[in-house]
Amino acid sequence: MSGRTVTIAEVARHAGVAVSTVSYVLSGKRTISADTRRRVLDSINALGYHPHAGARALASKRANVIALVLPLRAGMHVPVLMRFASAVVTAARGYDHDVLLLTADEGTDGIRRVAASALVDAFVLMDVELDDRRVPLLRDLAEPSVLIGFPASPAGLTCVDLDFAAAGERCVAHLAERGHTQIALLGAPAVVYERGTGFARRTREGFLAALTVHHVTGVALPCEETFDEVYETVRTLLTDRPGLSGLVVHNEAAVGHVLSALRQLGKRVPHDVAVVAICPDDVAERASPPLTSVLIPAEEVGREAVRLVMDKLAGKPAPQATLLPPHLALRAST
Amino acid sequence: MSGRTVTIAEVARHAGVAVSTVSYVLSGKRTISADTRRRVLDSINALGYHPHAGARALASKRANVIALVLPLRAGMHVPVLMRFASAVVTAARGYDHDVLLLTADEGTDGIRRVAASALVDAFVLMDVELDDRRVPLLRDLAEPSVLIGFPASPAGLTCVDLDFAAAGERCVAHLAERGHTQIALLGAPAVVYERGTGFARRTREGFLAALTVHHVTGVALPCEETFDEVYETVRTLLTDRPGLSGLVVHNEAAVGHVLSALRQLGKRVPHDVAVVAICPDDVAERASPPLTSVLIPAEEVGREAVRLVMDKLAGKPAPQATLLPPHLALRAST
DNA sequence: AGGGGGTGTCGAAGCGCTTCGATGACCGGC
DNA sequence: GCCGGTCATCGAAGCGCTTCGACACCCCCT
Repeated sequence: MSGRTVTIAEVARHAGVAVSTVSYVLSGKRTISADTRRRVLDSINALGYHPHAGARALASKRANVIALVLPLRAGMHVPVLMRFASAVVTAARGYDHDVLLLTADEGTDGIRRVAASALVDAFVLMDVELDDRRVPLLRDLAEPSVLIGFPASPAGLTCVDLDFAAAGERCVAHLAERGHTQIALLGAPAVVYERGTGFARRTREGFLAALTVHHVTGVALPCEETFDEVYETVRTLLTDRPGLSGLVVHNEAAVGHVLSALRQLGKRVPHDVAVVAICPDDVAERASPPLTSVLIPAEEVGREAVRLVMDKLAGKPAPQATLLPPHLALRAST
Repeated sequence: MSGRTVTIAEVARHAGVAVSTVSYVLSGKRTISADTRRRVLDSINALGYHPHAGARALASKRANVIALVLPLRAGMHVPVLMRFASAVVTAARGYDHDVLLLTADEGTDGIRRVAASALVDAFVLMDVELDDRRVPLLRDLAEPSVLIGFPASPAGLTCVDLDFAAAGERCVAHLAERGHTQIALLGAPAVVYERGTGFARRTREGFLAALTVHHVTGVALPCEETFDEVYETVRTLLTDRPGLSGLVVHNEAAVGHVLSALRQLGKRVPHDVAVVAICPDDVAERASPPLTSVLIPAEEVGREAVRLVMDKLAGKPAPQATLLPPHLALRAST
């Protein structure tokens, strides 16, 4: 265990073949007789051989590593990030790749650095802003990349995300079906809209566009994340619009506060006010009552991003936009 | 930009020196005249040279990459994880290292694999359990490692963590100072204690041990994470112990529910019940009222873990245990 | 004038792997 | 029985870097 590192030459000697033969057994790039392959694989197991990643990268010009660039900026919802990251790592392992973690605060330099030093073969970036400084760089980098989220001009890029516009629309449709005619969207904090974060805006647009289609009236408001502010927003909303009976909440951190506020204002869910959330499943399930929700399919998005980046590495063309359809999970709140 | 990769040989030619001279300029392992150094650095900038990571790893037997092994198991403290991860990446960059992300579900195999393939030089593991299967492996791996959290037998390892026992003690002391004589600890879900997760138990032990020291009575209860269960726990607690006026909450996901429950039971914070939380700062600040809390110093722990692992890589001895002292932040809830 | 000890630089030998061209061995067809 | 064609394997040339020993050169001491 943990003795000095075993090299391909030792495997070759042990199996009585040439070094190149071992290499071809491993890569499958040339035909090898069943008998030789067997012997080589046995030797590999017997010696506990693992190819040296650096040597392999040097000779093959492939590091078998992809970079995952995380935002790590306040305001982005953290548990979701974690699930993305986890999904990306798991998916990458399925393609025999590892994941190098970069934080966005190294900015374009970090990306340039790891690309130039051949540390990674490709990039997956999360939480791209509408006007992101890294986008031009990615566009003319030799290494392929996939973005989770959409910048303002996605031409020449590959982007994946939940279809937030459809999610907003889906929530409206659901409330309309249930007979609600006055509804509201409580979204991200104002600062998030100002920053131009795509998903917040797109949900709002989907929500607003759906109102006329489904013949309901409604407003979209930003929503801060402290209880007092949420309470005030909800109270004002209910006072100003006595007929309001449906709420869409697209703010994970505020979901709990919204429910507390309603409880405190004497409104029963779903009897007086129906609530549908756009948030991860566990948050919706843990709420009381459990919330009907459009889940953010973190695992699915991560997996899809890796699939796309691997396609690009293999030289296959990749679509510019991949929007994953929303799924509405019915629970007790509507 | 993004043209073919520049090699050290091109830099050497451009600067009119030998390849080895460029290498020594970069590593500083031999003295180079100020004049030559200047010319070489100029050439490096002019050509935009970045050393090839694989080649460097192959020749120097150092990948300049450390592995970060994240739990990514449901039920864990997710936002804190993210901050750890971020801190580890940032700290590692300060030592000119990058971070490879591994998930715990690859288990010992993943660790063995990246170690044997020389992809990484060292390991930082998070959320180690009391009886962790990876501990024996780490113990006789040639690559150094640092654990965040403590296993049952940390002999021969290097561990860092917040001093949770002291944190529990600190909360009791604070409530005692404020004149409370009957208090309770609401901790992690029961399953976390059963799994033997160290930090949950250590907090409880610190809490219980401090009770007699500070002449207060108290109980420690596990605490689930749905609103209804939290509500029920809090209600029962207040009914059974009418004199109870102080609460310590060591469960990030339940903090919001506890406050909602108190509000609903007509208890004012801090007037009727004082609450102190052990949780990340942002959670405590966002609560309403903002909570007096012992923060979980994710950044500090991450930074310390990297410092220790770098020391070990440099051959310096590292202490077996590093416990970071808790800091209590006073806010409106006590 | 000659020797000794620093400095600063160079050349070459690997590090462990992939890949390309070459080489045998073996087959069937005439 | 010889030829062309597969099939399986080998040997050697790199990939881009670090590191070690060698070697000028200069300066100071005798």
